[in-house]
Amino acid sequence: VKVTREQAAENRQKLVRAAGRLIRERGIDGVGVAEICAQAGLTHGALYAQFGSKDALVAEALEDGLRRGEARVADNATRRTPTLDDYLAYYLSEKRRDDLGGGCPMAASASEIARQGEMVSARFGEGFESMVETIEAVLTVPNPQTDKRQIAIAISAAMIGGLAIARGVAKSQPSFSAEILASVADVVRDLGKANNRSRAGRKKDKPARRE
Amino acid sequence: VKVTREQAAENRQKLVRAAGRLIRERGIDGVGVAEICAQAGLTHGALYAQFGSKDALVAEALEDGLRRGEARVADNATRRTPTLDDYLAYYLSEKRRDDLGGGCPMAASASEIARQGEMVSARFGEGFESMVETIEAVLTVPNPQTDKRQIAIAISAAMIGGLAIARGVAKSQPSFSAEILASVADVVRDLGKANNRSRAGRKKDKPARRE
DNA sequence: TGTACATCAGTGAACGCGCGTTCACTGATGTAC
DNA sequence: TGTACATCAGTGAACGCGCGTTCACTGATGTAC
Repeated sequence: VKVTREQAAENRQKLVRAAGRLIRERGIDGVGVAEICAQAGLTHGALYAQFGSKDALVAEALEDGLRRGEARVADNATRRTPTLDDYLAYYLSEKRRDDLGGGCPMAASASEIARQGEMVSARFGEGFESMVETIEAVLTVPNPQTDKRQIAIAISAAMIGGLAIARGVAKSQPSFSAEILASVADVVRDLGKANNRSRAGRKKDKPARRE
Repeated sequence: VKVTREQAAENRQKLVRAAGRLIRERGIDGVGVAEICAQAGLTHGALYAQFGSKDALVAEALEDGLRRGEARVADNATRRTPTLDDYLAYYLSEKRRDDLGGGCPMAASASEIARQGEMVSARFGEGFESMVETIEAVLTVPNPQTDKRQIAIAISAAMIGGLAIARGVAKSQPSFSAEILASVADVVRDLGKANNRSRAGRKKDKPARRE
């Protein structure tokens, strides 16, 4: 049953979106081609006509998720230039932590990428590089000699790691999970504004810990 | 074929060790009970006699991996008190990054934990709490008012996230991977020593970037 | 514009395979006497 | 210390099921004339 070129392109996109969402929710190994295709309203044969293999679909779904994430960040701040605080409030919120299917593909799959092929690894690397550049651009460290790129890499790692860990403990220790989100955001915020004043003495926003 | 109590305990440990290694290498969903049991030199029936389910074995393997990781850290510094630098050099090294099976269970499985049951989530939470306390104990921030726990959480998140990400890009962009390890270590080292001197102006140890 | 037909996106049955788990059974261990 | 036997760790066949992928086929699309 041949379909129009537009319909074919639409079907391809449906597959990519369904794959992205399901992979973020259940992991690359945790979701099968049958379910992805069913959610896209197609049979599995369509997947092989479009992508040739599950691996290729995974790589494209990862790329699409990253691209959409960037677009979402850009949209959220059309009126003014977004700040590091904006990113932190958005990325490290409890709402976002609990929305596995809608979130950042890197936080959702970080530890699974090392076991995938080079195609997936490459898309992941491009996504991380893009995040680092975005973070680097909003750092307000005063001295131009400061290595903003290094700081942006560490901040990105802390954000991705923090979100993944907060998700991991959410089921058993919800308030510890909230403490992790708040602590990472707080320390990163400070790191992004690193200046001549001492960090010492700061004690704002400490989340309560009651487990 | 009943075996001695010691033999049974030894077999149990073999299963836990094999499960831990294989899970770190290939992911929780990426390894089956048949392979775990084969590596332990047993049949899959033995697994169910000992643990009742794969999930219970996964939780115990996670716990064992974390306990062994802590013991290893303690052993590495019998002569003197380990410093944050010791941990960073150990945790964020390329050698360690490339040893998937032997490394930290949290970095190996961070993003998979959110999809597991409460038993696994709880073990993961305890492991992270333990890491945070270990890091907090070696922070040398001078002012006692500084919230060391918050910093320790952010540092732990950056270490785990950084290692997972460095592993993810290693296959496609090896020098970017090395840059990530070095950058996280560098920024975290500085953060652990946060004092009244400005961060600005620092520019040591920047790894070359050639992709 | 109308007709003929090659293209190819998508269908659905089938492939071999490994998954996690169950279960009747085995037979050495370790206890009770 | 010697004997009888209940225990139970481990075996191996079997369970239903879903996995990723292949492949002969369909039939509307879109092109060539």
